[in-house]
Amino acid sequence: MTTAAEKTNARRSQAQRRALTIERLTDAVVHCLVHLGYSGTTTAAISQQAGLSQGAIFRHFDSRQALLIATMEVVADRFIARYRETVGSIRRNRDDDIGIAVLALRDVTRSDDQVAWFEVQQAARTDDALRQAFRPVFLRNQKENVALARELFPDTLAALPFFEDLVHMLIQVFHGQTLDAHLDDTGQRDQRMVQTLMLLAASVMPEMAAGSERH
Amino acid sequence: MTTAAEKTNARRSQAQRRALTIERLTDAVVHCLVHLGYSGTTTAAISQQAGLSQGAIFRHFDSRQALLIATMEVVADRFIARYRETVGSIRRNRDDDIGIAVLALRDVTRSDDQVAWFEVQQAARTDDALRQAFRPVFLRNQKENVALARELFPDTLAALPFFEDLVHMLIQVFHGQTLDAHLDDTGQRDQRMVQTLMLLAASVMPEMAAGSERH
DNA sequence: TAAGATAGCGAGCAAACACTATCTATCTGG
DNA sequence: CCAGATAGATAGTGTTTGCTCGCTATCTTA
Repeated sequence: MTTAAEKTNARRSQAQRRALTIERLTDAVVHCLVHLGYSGTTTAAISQQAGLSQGAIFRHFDSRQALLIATMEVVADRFIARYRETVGSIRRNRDDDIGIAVLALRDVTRSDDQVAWFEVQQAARTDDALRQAFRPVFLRNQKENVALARELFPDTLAALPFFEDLVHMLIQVFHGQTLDAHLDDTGQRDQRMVQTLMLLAASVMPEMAAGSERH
Repeated sequence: MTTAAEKTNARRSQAQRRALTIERLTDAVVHCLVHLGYSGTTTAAISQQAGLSQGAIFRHFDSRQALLIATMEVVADRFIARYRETVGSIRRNRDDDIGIAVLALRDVTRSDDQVAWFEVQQAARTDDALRQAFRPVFLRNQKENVALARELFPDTLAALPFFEDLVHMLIQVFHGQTLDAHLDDTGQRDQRMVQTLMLLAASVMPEMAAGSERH
């Protein structure tokens, strides 16, 4: 019937029931955003995916938009956790390898959470109320992205004055690549993209450091 | 009432009436995609923007999706024209200035046509029928983007083996920047972005550094 | 264990959706 | 100038939208 978690709600405290249901709903929202897109993420689709009735949604959230924003907050929280994880495993394996850092950032950008995130961000461009509610979550995430990157990338790169912009551009490229990949199936564009990026970063880093001091 | 072109349809041949109406509709679609987003681009919004009845849409197009795809084809055609124009004016003013080339590509990426284009591309990710219809238009446009860039950028850069990927990444960055700008209003990120890009390009191609550093 | 609070269901609401049927006005070809 | 074709408006169609409401089941508190 539904693919949602089959955890039963029987014999639970109210607080547990509530938390579990909200978790089911936010998970369902991410799933719908990834597989059906923003306009396909209807209350019907969400509730079906969560294995709940449509009415259940409005017991916990005032509106569909409130559920979307709440989901984005959960997603933003998960980003941090996954970031810490990624940074840890990289630091343990190799040190100061820019290639691994780039790949890690790409993988994070490709996760369901990030895809769902971009769907909402795009919708927020033309939906005033959504944009207003999404902005604080967005700005927080942006800061955390940079903070992660500072840990992830070698200090020589992270020290550059425009490092922050560089990080945002990297994420933008990966997002764009995720979008393009659905329409352009001329294989390996993906791998070439990463190679090109690494080539760029590696061969350019010292010169950029030198060049930036002049500004 | 509506902001559409006020050209009257009176005293026109059927062919002229038809062409004019279709033009009004496609223009209205672009306007709606830019200002209302994909899910806001309904038949009601389109027809109102075009100053026509909803029924008029279906006299010329089998479905809403068919109108969207037809609009994307018109938009793709306009891209070429604008490209040629841009290339011409640049070649006339200054030669081989990588900074101006980057700025030109950014401006094109920011046009209403491109914003509308990205709205459809995003929707196509999760709408199978739309994706199938959009793919050929998308691939054609991708080729033309690269072709333009080959004329726009200095030959030394265009000759690089990964130049094509570089162009796509540039466009992806500009698109991402357009999206982010709506939520992040910490000014000048935009200008810094371009400066950083030019710095990057300059170091990738040392022989051009002298030309671009003058800015 | 009784009484109130909370969770969840499912029928149903008005509005909005893409699309169609019917009608009039205009244009076209003979 | 007149019959057939086309353009566009009007008023619908059934379906889907986000959301409400009344109901039952379960949990909490005393």
